[in-house]
Amino acid sequence: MRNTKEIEERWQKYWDDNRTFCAVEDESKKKFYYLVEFPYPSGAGLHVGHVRSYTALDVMARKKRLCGYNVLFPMGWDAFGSPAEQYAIKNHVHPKEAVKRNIETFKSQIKRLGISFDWSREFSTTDPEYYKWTQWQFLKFFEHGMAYKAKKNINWCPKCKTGLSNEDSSGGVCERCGSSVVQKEKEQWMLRMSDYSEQLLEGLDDTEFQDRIKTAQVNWIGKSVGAEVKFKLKEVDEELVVYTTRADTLFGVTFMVIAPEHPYIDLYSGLISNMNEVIDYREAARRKTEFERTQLVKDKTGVKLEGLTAINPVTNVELPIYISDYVMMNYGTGAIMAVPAHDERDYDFAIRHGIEVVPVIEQITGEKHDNEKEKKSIVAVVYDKATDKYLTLNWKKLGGRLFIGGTRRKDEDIVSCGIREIKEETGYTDVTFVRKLAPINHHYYAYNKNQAYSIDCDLLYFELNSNDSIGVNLDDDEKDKFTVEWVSSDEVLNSVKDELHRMAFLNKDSKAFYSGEGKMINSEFLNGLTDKNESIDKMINYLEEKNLAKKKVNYRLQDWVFTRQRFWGEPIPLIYCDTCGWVPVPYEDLPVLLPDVTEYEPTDTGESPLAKIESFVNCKCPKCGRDAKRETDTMPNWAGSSWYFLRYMDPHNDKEFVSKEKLKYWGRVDWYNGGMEHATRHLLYARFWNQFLYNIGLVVNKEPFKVRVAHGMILGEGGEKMSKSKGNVINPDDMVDLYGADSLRCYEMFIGDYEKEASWSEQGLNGCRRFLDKVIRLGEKLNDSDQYSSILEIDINKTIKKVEEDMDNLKFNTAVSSLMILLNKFEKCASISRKDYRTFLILLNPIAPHVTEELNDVYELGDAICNSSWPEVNLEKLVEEEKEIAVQVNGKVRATIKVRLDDSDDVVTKKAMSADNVIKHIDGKEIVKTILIKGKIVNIVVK
RNA sequence: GCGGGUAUGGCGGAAUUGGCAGACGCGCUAGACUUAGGAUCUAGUGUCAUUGACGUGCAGGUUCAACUCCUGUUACCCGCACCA
Repeated sequence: MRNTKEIEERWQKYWDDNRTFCAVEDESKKKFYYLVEFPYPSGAGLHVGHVRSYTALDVMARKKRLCGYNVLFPMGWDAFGSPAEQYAIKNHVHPKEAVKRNIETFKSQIKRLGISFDWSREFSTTDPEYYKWTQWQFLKFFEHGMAYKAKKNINWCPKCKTGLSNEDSSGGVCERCGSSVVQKEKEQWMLRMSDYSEQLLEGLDDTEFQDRIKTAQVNWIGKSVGAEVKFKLKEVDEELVVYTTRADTLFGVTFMVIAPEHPYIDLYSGLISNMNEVIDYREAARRKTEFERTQLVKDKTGVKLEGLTAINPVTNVELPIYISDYVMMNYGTGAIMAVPAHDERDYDFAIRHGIEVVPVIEQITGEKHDNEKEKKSIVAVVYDKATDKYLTLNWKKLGGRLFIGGTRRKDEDIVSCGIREIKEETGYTDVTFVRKLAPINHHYYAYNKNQAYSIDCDLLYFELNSNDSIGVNLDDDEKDKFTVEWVSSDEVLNSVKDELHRMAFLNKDSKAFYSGEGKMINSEFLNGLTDKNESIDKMINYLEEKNLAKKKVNYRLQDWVFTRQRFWGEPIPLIYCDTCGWVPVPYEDLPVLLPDVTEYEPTDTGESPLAKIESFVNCKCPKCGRDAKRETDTMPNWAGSSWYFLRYMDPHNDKEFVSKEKLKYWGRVDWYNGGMEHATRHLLYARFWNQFLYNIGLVVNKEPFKVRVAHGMILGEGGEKMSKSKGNVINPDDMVDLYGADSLRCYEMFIGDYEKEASWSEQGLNGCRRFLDKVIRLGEKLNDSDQYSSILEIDINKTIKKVEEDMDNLKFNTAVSSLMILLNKFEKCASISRKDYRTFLILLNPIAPHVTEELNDVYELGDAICNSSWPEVNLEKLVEEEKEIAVQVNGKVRATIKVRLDDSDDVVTKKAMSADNVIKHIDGKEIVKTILIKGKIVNIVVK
């Protein structure tokens, strides 16, 4: 027997020499396209996480081939991007050199694992033959009006003088140098991805993505259904249009907020008397870093526009207008109607700026009854700072401990009502009103009065100033029913049981806004409604009739910022001519190549380093022939990866990006695996790109991917993320050297649920090596038979079925486990047949391809496994004649019995009743019933 | 805050979808074979106590039967984050 290394090299060479995994279009065979995200070939080399996902897809691909499919399983490189650029600037080489080296490393590492990629289709996104077509497709976007230029803020590091992606500037700090990131405005090419929002949403129905991935996409697209409502301005004949999903709260609007960038500010600057203040605020907001805008969200700053007032369309009440950076110009209309009683952000802003809070929805509590009497009432909590106690009434058996409560008189003010009730019931006169909580619609039944009530109740909070008291002043018959008691907070929690009163206490420190559903109040024609959607519809219909609103759908999804100010990306194939404007580079002149220079320092202006390379920039206008300049920005990393799956179908085509015939044969990707971190951006970009190509007739499927699954991360031994700084990074090469590629593959499949993260354990890896060693030793006990051993036949058939199902359903861990179980059974036999062994080796082959081919070859069991087929399950051999089932008494297992397949229910019951331990537990008791689930369990219920 | 996920022995993880919880592997214990063992083989291994009881984050519920279904709750992880 050769050693592991020799075995691996031998079979890797065999597969290469025989082009075993090269996919050839073949109409007679059913195709299957497996795709795993191609890596960014970083200098760090392959990670054990790559091994996990590549092996998983390899297992499925190898198995599918054994099942007779024509499998396309390609690999390539996503090699544009800043690490290569940084490296190149530092070492004064062209990034393509660094990329070339890294690819070589990655490729040799992957090849050592024996992954069955079709290397004949390999390419890199940085190959001019590839990015020529990326540029070609960009021009299609441009031609169809899908690309446009717009001013956009970018994350800018003033020290590195470079634009940063959001990932490289997380926390508001430059990933590389640690200085604060600022926003810099820059003209950028944009792709109209938001036009595709609805199509991208609907297209998901035509996919079988994992639910968590679908959900991520749905949330990212962020569809919201609402309405645009017009608010007239008082000072000019103009309207302020806002977007809202809560038209039902329109009666609760107490102010308006517009984004600092809102055009009305400049448009009506003549009317705004505090324009200086407004401009200062706007500038401050602009200077805020991404970090400040997203992290310091609590602080609702803003400035009132003096001299500009809006009118509430349903109440005609005048509303102040503020500017604040909590309203974004790029969503909705850049203006909102603020309803502080029902929105936390509006509430925070209102409190900070002393604006009125008008509740229009009451939370509903208690239990509804028929024939309810309606009342307005209050509950007042009085707190004494001096003693740290709360004022309560102890109603004893009549209602337990409560706070002060009472009915509000007609036209009586809420706070006055509270003060009056406190005085009447407890005698205290010197109290200060502190705050009002969100009102409640409470339902209850008063047994003493035999009456059901629905009360609109305001919850009030007072503080006691002094013990001034006029004494309790009540009728004699009320007087003795309760006693006035001051109690501690703990005592309140212990003894105040009434839902409403308890709520008044528990919520006393929380914000007085309510964003849930409830009963409409203060809203004229909506009053009394309790269904949110009904209220919204009624309001929108009312406004639509008066032409004051229209239904509107909004999406969170934004257009795609398609330019980067970098050297190492696909040049954007456009030329600017003073006469003709933006002119596309003619198709026959593609690709626009990156210049072969090794020096390109970043610019001070935020332009791409390409801007300093004159030979690149200066050119002639393709239209008029005059002097012109090239666009110097390059495409983002996401560009090349947005269509690479199409190129694999026809990677060497120099006439088209992919031919129609190849597209028709390979169709779409049947199974796409990638990280959860790409479940939104990459996956959405690629779907958008493909949908666009479909809409202009260049591809045949609207949705590019059928199934999408995501693997879990591999963590370090301690359960933390692997990282250089923690020093817990495992190099796959070392593991292959120490344990062999098959052991590593087997271990990574066995490590746990494929979709969940898992911690690395070298002992676990060693366990898989032991398993493979046992498989090898099994060869020593072969007999001459070419049939399954009769005592193993059922187990073998069960295992075929199990492994088959598991491999198709990403359950690699249990597939390995069931093979281990079968091996344990083999080991208990004195000898095993050649067929037993060969079947086992084929089942194990997708996971451990080298050693299984070798054993199959050494013992001359048959054709090379890669040229063989998957064993068939003999369904008849799956059914066991005799089975052990459990017998329970009152749900507790007391015995197991052996039952035969043809035993009748009576026979089984009898067997169950006669088991020793069962007799012990049912003896002398009455048998209530017996539950018998065929082939599974018997449960005897006794009393 | 919103969305998604997870919780099972000393550890990684199983459980045919409501039917014997802890498969399989690691680790550990004892023994065998060995000059030797970080090799291999055999036996054992959820917890507690003597027949038995308890046990799937926590508290309830449904059921003959719950890791699995329902209600509530806690902790942790991930994604998005002022989206009106």
